[in-house]
Amino acid sequence: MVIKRKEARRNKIITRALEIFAQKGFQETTIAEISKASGVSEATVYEYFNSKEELLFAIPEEITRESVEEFKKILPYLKGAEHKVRAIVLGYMTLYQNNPQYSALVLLQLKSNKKFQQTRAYELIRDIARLLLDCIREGIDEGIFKKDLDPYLIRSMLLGTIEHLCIRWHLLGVPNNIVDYVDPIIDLIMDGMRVRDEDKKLSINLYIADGKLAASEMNNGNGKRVADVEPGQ
Amino acid sequence: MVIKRKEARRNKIITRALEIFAQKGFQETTIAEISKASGVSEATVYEYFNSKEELLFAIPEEITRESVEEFKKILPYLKGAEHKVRAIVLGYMTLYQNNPQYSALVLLQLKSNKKFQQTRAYELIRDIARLLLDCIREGIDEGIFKKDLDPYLIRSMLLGTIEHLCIRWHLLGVPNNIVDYVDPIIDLIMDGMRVRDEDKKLSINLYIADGKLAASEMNNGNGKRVADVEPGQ
Amino acid sequence: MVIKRKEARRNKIITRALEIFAQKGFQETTIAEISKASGVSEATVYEYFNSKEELLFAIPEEITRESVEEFKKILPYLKGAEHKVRAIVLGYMTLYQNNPQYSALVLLQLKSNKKFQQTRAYELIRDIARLLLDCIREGIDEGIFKKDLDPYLIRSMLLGTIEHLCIRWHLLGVPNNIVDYVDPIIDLIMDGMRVRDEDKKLSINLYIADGKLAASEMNNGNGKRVADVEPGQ
Amino acid sequence: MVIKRKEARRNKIITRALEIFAQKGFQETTIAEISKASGVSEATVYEYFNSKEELLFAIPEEITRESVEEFKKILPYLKGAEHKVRAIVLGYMTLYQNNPQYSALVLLQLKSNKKFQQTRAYELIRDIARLLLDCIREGIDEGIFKKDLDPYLIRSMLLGTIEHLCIRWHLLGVPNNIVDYVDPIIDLIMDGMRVRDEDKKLSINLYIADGKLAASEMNNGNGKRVADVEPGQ
DNA sequence: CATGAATGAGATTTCATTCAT
DNA sequence: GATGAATGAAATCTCATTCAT
Repeated sequence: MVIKRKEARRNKIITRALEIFAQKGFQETTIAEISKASGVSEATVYEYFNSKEELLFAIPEEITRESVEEFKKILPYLKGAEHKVRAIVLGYMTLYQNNPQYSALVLLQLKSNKKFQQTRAYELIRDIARLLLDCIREGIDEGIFKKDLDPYLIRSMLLGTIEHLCIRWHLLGVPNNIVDYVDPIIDLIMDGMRVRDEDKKLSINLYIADGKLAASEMNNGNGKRVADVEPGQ
Repeated sequence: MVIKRKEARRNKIITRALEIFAQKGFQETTIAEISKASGVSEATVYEYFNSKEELLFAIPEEITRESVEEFKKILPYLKGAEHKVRAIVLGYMTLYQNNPQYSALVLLQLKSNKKFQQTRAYELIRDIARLLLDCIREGIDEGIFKKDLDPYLIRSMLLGTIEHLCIRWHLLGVPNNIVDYVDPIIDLIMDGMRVRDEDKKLSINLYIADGKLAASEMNNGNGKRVADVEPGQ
Repeated sequence: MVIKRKEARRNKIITRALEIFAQKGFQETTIAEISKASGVSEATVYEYFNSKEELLFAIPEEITRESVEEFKKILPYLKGAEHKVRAIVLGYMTLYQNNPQYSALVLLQLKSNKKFQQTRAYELIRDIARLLLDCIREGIDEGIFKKDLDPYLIRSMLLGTIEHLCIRWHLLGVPNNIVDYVDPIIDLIMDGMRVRDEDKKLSINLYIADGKLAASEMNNGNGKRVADVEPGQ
Repeated sequence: MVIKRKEARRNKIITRALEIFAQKGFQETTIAEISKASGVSEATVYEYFNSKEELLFAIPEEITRESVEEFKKILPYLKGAEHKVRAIVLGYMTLYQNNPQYSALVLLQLKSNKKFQQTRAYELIRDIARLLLDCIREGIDEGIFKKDLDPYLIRSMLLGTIEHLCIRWHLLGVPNNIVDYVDPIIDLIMDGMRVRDEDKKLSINLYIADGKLAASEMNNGNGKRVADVEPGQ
């Protein structure tokens, strides 16, 4: 019961701190402000966290941990690297979109902080990134993804895209629904942007001409003989 | 002459400030430090810049402006959206890699600063992003890129990837040469990661069998008749 | 039994507090530190002592009291002011040397604290000083020490010397055995304090008596022939 | 001129700080108090001194330095170790008595502070102590003081006595004139230290010469008539 | 122009101490 | 009787910024 009260208080402080840090930034936020918003004294904040920075770093822990756990629960149910990658991307974006203060804090305040790299919360975030990397590798090993891909690059592309979109959303307000981009991202990463030949309206007619088997390509409306077909060996 | 001296002083301050801000971050850097490194008094720093933040925002201007100008000079010489996109990506990454302090400052200190959005330097960075967007649109219009692509998304993917790689480089030290990634990024964005059918070792034999034109797929060593070929219409 | 437990706890706190205060000084020591070292809660420390300062003042009481009692037991067995003075000096220095934390606390933390003057522990220390003063006076009254000595000054010389040596020991590490100095101190001071023969009101009359040159000492009013004088060689 | 202003300000701060530290002690004194008393802002105090402790340690420097210089000027004019020792003791006590705040600070706040040992001011104080030690040694070497004296002990006795008296004066109010004790101290210590006549190889011969009773002192091997002896009354 | 000097304005942090359980 | 938890109350120290010279 008493433990619950401490826990509740800690959570309250973390919640309020998240709100304020996300809105005003770390430096512009004072402990006085957080303590007042949390209904405790400044000294009490320091009972729970040894420093303002420790408080900052403690904030993303719980949400991130839950997210990692969820990922780990879900992944086994998914078959195929492609589905798994998509699931992680979807999960990531959902996490960011559903917890805007969390994502603002992580992307705008924490990611660029060197000390954050030595944090448990960062370790958890790295766990997710590692899961994603594993899925990419799995796809390569399974022959689903191209053999010569650099899995780190793929991961950077996925995470970079997600983060870029999310930061734009926070700073510019657009797009307002980043989760909508999951499929476009996945599709594009999987298939590329370039229009391919087979995507063109293409048909080949095979016919006997000049006593030979010939193929003509019908494109842009006008057919022309493109090849004589020799029997294969 | 006197103007030159002022200009030189201003540049000195900007140069030193870039070095120190990039290394220690904005908050951890003091005007005293910058003034000492620049060989001027603190008050003199305030002669040139009205506030510490104004100084911060003034730093990336010149480099960014030069970069934009270069892009604008080069692009007309390039034919084809694909080449142009590649050129901008390459230029971006080269800019970041060749000016590590600049990129550390922009990516770690400035991008997450809301006030930075109202800055001339930001406007210049946005110019580059706009060039990239235009090229992507051009490719779509030209039929080189898929019609249903969201050009903003493509741009976010490209920029997000570049920035993610660059931030990893600054914070983790790897990869140590991000420009190497230009072609892998472009190739992947253009073509996708998934292994396609046509990439498989596939050959089709056309032959006359049973008095009909038939096609057999040679795959994995064993041929089997897969279709009878009817004359097209 | 319960009383014993309380007593034991109190002693534990005092012991630990002595150690820490002596090592780090009063201001640098926190109640949290003492309570942890004592295995009790901070609040419990306040059950036994009303304030940090009260705890500080309580520490030297017991040791000092025991020391006073010992002095009082021993002194009656000693005959002669000189022996008594020496005994007290020896006792003092032994007390300080055998209880280094105690002496560090008393000499470095307490002696310069004005409030300490109103303390029972100080009262006890003053008791010892008074014993020493009494012995000095006794010596003067007995005619062992010079009549015109200021007994306070003598005491200050003895105590000042002891404390100076002890403080040097604590701060500089030398001398490492202050008790060795008891006799040098006593000898030197006594040589200065002690009534010498030539200082006594002494006059020698030389005269011819019985046909011999004789000398008579006039002392205490009554002359008596003390020697016949032979021509020297 | 500007230098003078800075110097004056520094002195003002030091003077006020001395007053307040001496009266209330280091811990009980706040920078706010000192700055107000000095007529400057708190920040200005920190312009001159990097920390409260640095200010504390800076206070005794000047007075002590002047005192050392004075000692060094005076000593050469004095002949004989005894006079020199007396001069230093007198100088010491005069310094302490004429600068009560200084002596209160040094004796009650600084002497027991370990960090003070690494201070320039402490170095100066040590200089004086060294001068005293040198004089004592000189006396021993000259045969004025006993050969087997430990000069360090003598010095500790002198300094310990002075300090004890001075501390008593500060804490108890008595004696109110410590300089009065210079001669008693010197006399007493000297009586203990001094090589005495009876310690010298001395014999007095009484004999009849010229029809009178005469005394000759045999010293250093050569006798000479020193007095005619008249019959006493 | 340049700057030495001064400071306003807080912010973080620390602890001794209290009190309800 | 013991303590976990909370906090009141400062105090030190830091800097961006200003201004007179």
